[in-house]
Amino acid sequence: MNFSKTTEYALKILSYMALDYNKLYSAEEIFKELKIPYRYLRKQLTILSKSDLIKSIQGKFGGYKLSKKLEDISLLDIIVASGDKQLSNNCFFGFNECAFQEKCSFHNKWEKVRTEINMVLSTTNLAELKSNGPHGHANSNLLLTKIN
Amino acid sequence: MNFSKTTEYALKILSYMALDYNKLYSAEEIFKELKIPYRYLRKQLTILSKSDLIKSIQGKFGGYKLSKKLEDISLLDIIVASGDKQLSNNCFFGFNECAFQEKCSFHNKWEKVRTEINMVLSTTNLAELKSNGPHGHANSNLLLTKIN
DNA sequence: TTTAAATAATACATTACGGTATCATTTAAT
DNA sequence: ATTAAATGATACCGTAATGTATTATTTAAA
Repeated sequence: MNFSKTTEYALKILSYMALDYNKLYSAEEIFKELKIPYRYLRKQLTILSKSDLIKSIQGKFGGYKLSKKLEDISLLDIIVASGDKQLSNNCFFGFNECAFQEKCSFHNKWEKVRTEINMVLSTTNLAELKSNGPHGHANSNLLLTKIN
Repeated sequence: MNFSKTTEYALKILSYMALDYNKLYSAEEIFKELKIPYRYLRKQLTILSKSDLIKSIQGKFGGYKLSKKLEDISLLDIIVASGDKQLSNNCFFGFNECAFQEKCSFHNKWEKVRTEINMVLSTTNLAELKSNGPHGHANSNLLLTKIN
């Protein structure tokens, strides 16, 4: 019951890039901030820049920047872009196919939970993530503080 | 966002065994029902029978049976017995450590979802799973029908 | 006591994921 | 043109999860 490392990384990367919408972030900077293994990060950034969430700019002084407004990037978007495909199943526990011929009684109950998860993920966007300070206090300061 | 294969199998196995509390199920029968790869199933059954959820009886006409009442086996019990450890994390997305120094604003929001998942899993037991028919109609007939 | 039918233990094989290494390409500044 | 600093492509490696194979052990029945 968890996201994959790769999805985790994607969420962290995009959350970090949300700090400054217009900024061009280099892999180097993101690495220093988030401590994601550098080469893996590079690979992930390349993959992510093939989605419509971020774009890469090559060459000297290149980097990555968000390609949509913060309000238009939901957490679900990020999860999908990262390659986690496990949110759209329809069996009770998220199984690819229900273990049983007839949908079991728990199916509906669990489906409700899954629906709620999807709801939270699809309605929470980077703007919201950024606009509220730590512990839910609105507009305090940036939630994503430097680690380094 | 999913359970591991192993956890999935455990849930299926126990759900199936809930059909008849007293019955001794052979690995062969479970295999025919659930189509879990036979040798992997065998291994898993051995592991599960070291938990307090099911017990094995060796020798000819041996097999596996539940060792607790249906009401006393929650889905969370099964998940834990199967080895999935990913339910007790405390960061916003279930990360082992929060990506950021200060807990982010989403932390609380997501924590609520996680709490609910845990709630559903820990309060739903095999008896409940069995007592309600397909699609939520109580006491229709068994939800777990033969595939074979 | 031998046999048959079941589980137990253990080792091995395969696959997917996370991570690393190398070289190629792009682009701005000189 | 050359160089420097960035990303892109690709191949490889390590480990854990999944799956398979083999042999040992247990137990009831004949």
